[in-house]
Amino acid sequence: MRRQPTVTDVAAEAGVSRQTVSNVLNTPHIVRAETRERVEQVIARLHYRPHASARRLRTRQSETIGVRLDPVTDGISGSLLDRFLHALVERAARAGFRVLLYTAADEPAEIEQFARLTDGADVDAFVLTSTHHGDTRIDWLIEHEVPFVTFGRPWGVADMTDPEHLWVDVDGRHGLTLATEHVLSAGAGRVAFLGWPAGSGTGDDRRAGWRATMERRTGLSPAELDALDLAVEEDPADGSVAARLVAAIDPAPEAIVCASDSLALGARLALGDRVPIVGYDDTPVARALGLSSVAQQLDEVAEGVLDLLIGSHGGRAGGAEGVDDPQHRLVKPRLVVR
Amino acid sequence: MRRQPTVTDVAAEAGVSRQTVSNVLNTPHIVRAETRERVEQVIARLHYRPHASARRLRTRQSETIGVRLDPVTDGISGSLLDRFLHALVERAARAGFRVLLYTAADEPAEIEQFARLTDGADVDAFVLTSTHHGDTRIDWLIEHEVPFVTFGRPWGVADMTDPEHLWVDVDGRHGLTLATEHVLSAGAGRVAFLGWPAGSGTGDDRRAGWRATMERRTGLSPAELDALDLAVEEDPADGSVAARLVAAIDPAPEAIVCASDSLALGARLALGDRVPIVGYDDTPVARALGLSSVAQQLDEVAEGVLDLLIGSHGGRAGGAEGVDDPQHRLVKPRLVVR
DNA sequence: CGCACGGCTTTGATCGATCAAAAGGCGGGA
DNA sequence: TCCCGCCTTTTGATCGATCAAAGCCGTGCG
Repeated sequence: MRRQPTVTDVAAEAGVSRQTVSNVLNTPHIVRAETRERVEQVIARLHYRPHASARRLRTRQSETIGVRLDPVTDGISGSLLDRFLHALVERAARAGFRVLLYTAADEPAEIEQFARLTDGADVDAFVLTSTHHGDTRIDWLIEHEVPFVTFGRPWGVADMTDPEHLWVDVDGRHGLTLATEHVLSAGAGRVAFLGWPAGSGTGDDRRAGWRATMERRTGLSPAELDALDLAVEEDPADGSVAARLVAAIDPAPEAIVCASDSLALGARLALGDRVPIVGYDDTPVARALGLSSVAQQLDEVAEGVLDLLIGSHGGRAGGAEGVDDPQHRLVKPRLVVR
Repeated sequence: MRRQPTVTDVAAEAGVSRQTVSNVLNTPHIVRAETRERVEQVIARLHYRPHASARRLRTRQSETIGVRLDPVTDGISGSLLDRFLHALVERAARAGFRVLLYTAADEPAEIEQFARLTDGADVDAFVLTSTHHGDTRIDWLIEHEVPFVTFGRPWGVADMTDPEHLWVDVDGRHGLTLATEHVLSAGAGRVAFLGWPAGSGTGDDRRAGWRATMERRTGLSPAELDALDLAVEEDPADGSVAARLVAAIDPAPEAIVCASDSLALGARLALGDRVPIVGYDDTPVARALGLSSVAQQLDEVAEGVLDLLIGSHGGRAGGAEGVDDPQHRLVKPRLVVR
């Protein structure tokens, strides 16, 4: 493996100084056009590429984003993070950023990772994927002034609009509105909801989408809606049990919308295709079973995450123009009909 | 954010030189015990952590492994890579290695990434996950002396034992032997195989496991085995079609073993639980449907990959002792019975 | 008594880039 | 003519660590 050329080699070859080569790469506008072209040609000819570690040592920036890879969940939505990651890596690369993975068993361990990765200048920002109420990781990051963006809203009241906490999320409420509207338009009058127990921000948000749509479109009473609203744990087996309960309701609901594809799978296995079922997440399973499902637009989420991160951190742009709230993004999902 | 302490700070505080601090971290055995302890205490007290970029600049090693994140496949096995990645990141962390992701649309683009990542000393080894016959990436890596390990055997004849090409793979043949033995012991006499068209190394390997077991245990004629051997594309819909063909065979097979969970899912949807079906990969779908499936031991694969990589690259250990073939590892999968 | 040796520690240079500040060249105004 | 200021380029120092080689000190041996 031959020695890589350095700025000094390029400078000598082009008859300029090291700094000029550096300027051509980093601040081309201050270099005279003629000089710049000459240097660029030499760079191309020698296949020069700056040594990332040397640059990082000097600039104290790594242009690398840390993402935690969760232990694989047993749920069928396991590949969601995978899809998000892919989109993120791709977009990050376009902006000149790299993505570094890490794992951690629990929050203290993850905070230890934050410390390790930032001290060593391995990473200069983090993307957190599963946030929850009273997340200590967020406090640590804010306190240590480490840039970060979360995929997922903080569900605490005050946190939601905290300008120090940048977040991107998918509008689950809108997703269930779409799902519910869809089955209603297809002729269903009584649509049941299969979701998780109250208390999770995400679950409640999705439930609210179904409920508001039903109120608006059908005028069913609160008591009637309560009867159509089932809450079980995130598991296909529980979904099956709940689906059989739904089918036993009199008069029987004509469709079921679910908070996840796991639940939809359970419902589908219990009821077959007698009742239209809509899932959430558009996982490969939904695709394989031919179930309609609400698809999160992970590309857009990844784009939003990077906008916020680079805006806040690189000081460039400061978030896209024309956006009301430059610290937060709510992405609208779409319904995949099958 | 307060300035991080450096070796110089630690050295001054402990009353030793920079180099001694460095030695305590990198070659502790050459430092006198008393001195070492004193330095270690100062390190702990100041929360000193070496600056990774500075070290990399000097040592020309990044202790970082590059892994390509594939565009998400529509198959249900999508989360396989995810699981492997998780295991890899975890094991790598234990050995002091980081995992950096990248994407690439095609082989030339990936080779371009190799060049970029190695020139900048971002990465000093790669793990390739989907290799194929005549893979140009491998040639490039060997030619440029960049360490790498593939998850997946090279199926070319000469390549397989090439000492420059380190690989780890799962013994698919053994996996199908287990699956076939299992249904045979459970009483089935005629077991059909649902696999992919001949020509893919992986697919043929799995088929061979089924066929050899059937020959040994049932003594069916080659022609009879041919009749039980179906090849279709990797898609649940195709699996369903094939499963119906299987059911129409006279006399009807009493069980089906598949080359993937996708095919098993298709078979299950077509046939219900009348016929025992065994899948491959132990994906969440198999779990949700209650299908038995062959589970690749991704932890062991990740461990093998790191052994080979660190052995070859760091010069430490050079592969575990007592292993016949220090350049290659074949991991035995296990059957998850449901 | 002197010197070689081994164990441990220190010194000075270096990795490849960027920062901060100085220097050179040129045109315009006093 | 001289000086100022602007535009462009160069110079020297620096980021934080490790490498290579030298230095120190007590032992052992001729």
